[in-house]
Amino acid sequence: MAKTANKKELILKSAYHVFKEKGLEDTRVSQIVKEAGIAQGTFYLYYNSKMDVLPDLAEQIISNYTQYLATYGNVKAGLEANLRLAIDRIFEVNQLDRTIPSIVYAGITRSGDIDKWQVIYRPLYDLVAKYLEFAKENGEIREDIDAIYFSEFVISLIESTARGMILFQHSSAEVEKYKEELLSFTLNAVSWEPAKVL
Amino acid sequence: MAKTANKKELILKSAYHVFKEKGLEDTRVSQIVKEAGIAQGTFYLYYNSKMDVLPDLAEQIISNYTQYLATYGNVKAGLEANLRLAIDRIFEVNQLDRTIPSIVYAGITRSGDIDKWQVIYRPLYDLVAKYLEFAKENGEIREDIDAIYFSEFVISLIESTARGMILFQHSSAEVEKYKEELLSFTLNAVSWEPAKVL
Amino acid sequence: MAKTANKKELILKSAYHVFKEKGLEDTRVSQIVKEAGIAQGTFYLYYNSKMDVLPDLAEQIISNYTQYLATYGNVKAGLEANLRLAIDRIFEVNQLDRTIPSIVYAGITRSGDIDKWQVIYRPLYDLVAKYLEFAKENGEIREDIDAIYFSEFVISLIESTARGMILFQHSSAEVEKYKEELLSFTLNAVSWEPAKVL
Amino acid sequence: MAKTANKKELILKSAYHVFKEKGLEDTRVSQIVKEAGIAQGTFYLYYNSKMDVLPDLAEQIISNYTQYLATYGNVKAGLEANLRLAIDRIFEVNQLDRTIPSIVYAGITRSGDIDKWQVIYRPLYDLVAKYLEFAKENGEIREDIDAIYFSEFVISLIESTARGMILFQHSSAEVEKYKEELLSFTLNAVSWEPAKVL
DNA sequence: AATGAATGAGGCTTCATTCAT
DNA sequence: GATGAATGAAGCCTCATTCAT
Repeated sequence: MAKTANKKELILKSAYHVFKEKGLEDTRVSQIVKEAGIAQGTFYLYYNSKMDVLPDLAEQIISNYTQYLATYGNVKAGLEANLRLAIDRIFEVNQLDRTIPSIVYAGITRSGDIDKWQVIYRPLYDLVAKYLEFAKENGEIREDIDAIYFSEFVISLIESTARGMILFQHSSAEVEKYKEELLSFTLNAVSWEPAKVL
Repeated sequence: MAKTANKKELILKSAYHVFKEKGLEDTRVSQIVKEAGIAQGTFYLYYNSKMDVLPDLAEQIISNYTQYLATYGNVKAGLEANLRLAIDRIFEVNQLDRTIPSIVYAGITRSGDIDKWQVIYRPLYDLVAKYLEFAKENGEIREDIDAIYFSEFVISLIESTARGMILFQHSSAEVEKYKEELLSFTLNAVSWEPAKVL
Repeated sequence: MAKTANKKELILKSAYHVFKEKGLEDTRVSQIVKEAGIAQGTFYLYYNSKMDVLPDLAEQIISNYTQYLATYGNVKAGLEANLRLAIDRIFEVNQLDRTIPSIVYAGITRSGDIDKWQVIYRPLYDLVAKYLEFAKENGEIREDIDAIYFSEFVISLIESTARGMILFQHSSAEVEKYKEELLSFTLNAVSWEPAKVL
Repeated sequence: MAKTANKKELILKSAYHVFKEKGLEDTRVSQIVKEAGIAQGTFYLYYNSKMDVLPDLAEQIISNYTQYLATYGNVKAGLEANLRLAIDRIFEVNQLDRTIPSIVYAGITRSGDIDKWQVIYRPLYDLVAKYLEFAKENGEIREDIDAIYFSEFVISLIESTARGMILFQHSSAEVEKYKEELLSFTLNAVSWEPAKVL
């Protein structure tokens, strides 16, 4: 049992590394097993194809966001602070590994079990929703917003914008500008009155 | 020349159909040429690979949005009306063909020429920016927003939310609810004060 | 010992079932052990390969013929009666399981020990030879036939004809007709004068 | 077209050679194409697997029997002479290539199109039936035999006996003895009175 | 004796790509 | 430009077999 978990762990770690190195298409199962130090056949005990690994990888990435925010965020610090944290983290992770958008995107698309994705994103959505709810109670933002929907919008927007930074190869300065504007856009979407960012 | 254009057109039409049918990964050049009624070799006179077709396909999809809005939208009708139009259209197209997000996404990702994508999305961004600018002048929305950035955010958000509708298989009623909340979120991001939607 | 015999019995039963289900080529050791409810490695304690099971299976099939004839046949009932019994039985068994010819054929072909097959078929040949000898003594058939050879011919002919019934998918009525003609052919091969069948 | 036929011909010739050399199981597609001097992929333009070649090979073998008998046989020479010819030929061919029974057997078994086999064997059956009919008219054999059925029995019996010679590894002398007894058995099955063979 | 996770050789098969017509 | 039979590199994936427990 312990050994089994170990093998799967090895595959995931290696697969992530190779995907990052080679990209989704140019990754070979043979490379994954080589780096994992296991036999070719062993791979197929756990996954049916290289693409089959993506959902598990995406799960790690998304839950990592949640864990990060749960660790370094603080609901009492106010919405803006926590949004900054989320934006910084998601942008940072995406900058460090350009294949992350593809992994997450393809991972979601391929997962046969739709509910699985709800489960994966749920904690992250819920965390952001909690920020929103607290801010509502606190009078920081409007009371009439629906935290359930808005939390999804916020995450989606951060992720797609971060992805765009890579696709369109923006410079560091531009990236910072985007982050500010993104924060501004998001805060204003929920504020009582025009939010002053910066 | 006329014949050449015809062949390329046949390839695009067929490729789109096969991608829709089989998905990106399981589409074969042999299937594309078979449906197009042309020879295997002919394909390579126009494209280097099946993935090479994606940028052209994505261009059609995105510019179709622009054309639609240019045709049925009206800057003077106000931001809300035009946003509704954009949301409805993008949601509708995505509902009709579930592979559209993948085509656009993969198209962007694989395009060697990043600038090309700027070119493709530029008209759409500019159109939305124009709506924003007009609304600013009109006093409908705040004057301090940056239309350049916000137009990207708006399009990104609509596209990613529309994609989520498919991935997470929401019901028709849920989809409508999402559209309303999305409109609310977006309008509030730019409004002087809490926007009353619905 | 009892347990060992039990395992081997499980393998044989399961192998027969899977062969019947999947055919010789598409049968996997993994399927056999799965149905037998034993471990993968256990299989190799008794057989070296899936094909190695065939001789044992074929032995069961052929000796089953012998046992059946020994049980329900009666040398004193005359050659014709016993031939009818043999034909009916072999046809019946082949109709019930279409893979029997292949199991027996492949079993013979692959068996490293040729003599083993002589041993397997010997009792059946001898039984038929006994019928022939008795019929000779009885004056039912010619005295100059060689029971050793003719018994082989009779069995071969019944088996190959029964197999043909499956391969060429004859109807029930046709099968009955073949059985009559086969009996006629065989009886005439040994009779003093034209045998009247039916 | 001519080239296509040529490739298929090359595959058949090479496949036959490799099957003869290595046996059915140990034959590799890679060996077939190597000997045929064609590319690996070319094989799959004509057949889906090595086993897929068997029906075509079996067809050649069976029709070769027919052609041989049509060429060297003579209906007027009497049944016995022609039966000797058939027995000699079939035994000879089987002795020269021990995989022939397997090729024919597996070929029949695998052919999806049952009618195809009727077509393949039909000319051979018809030829033997013609011998029988002529012998009937000639008074050489009984009038009441059904040539349609008996011709099948005769061919089946010769083939299965010839196959047994290989399987049970009989000596040359034994083979000759079998041939005589087989002729005797067959002739008696159709004669007016006990046939004197030898 | 029994287990079953792990192995890894190597044949299978695809399918983008070519090029003579 | 158009064709499509032929190519063959190379990655997939199976599955018999092992062996530490």
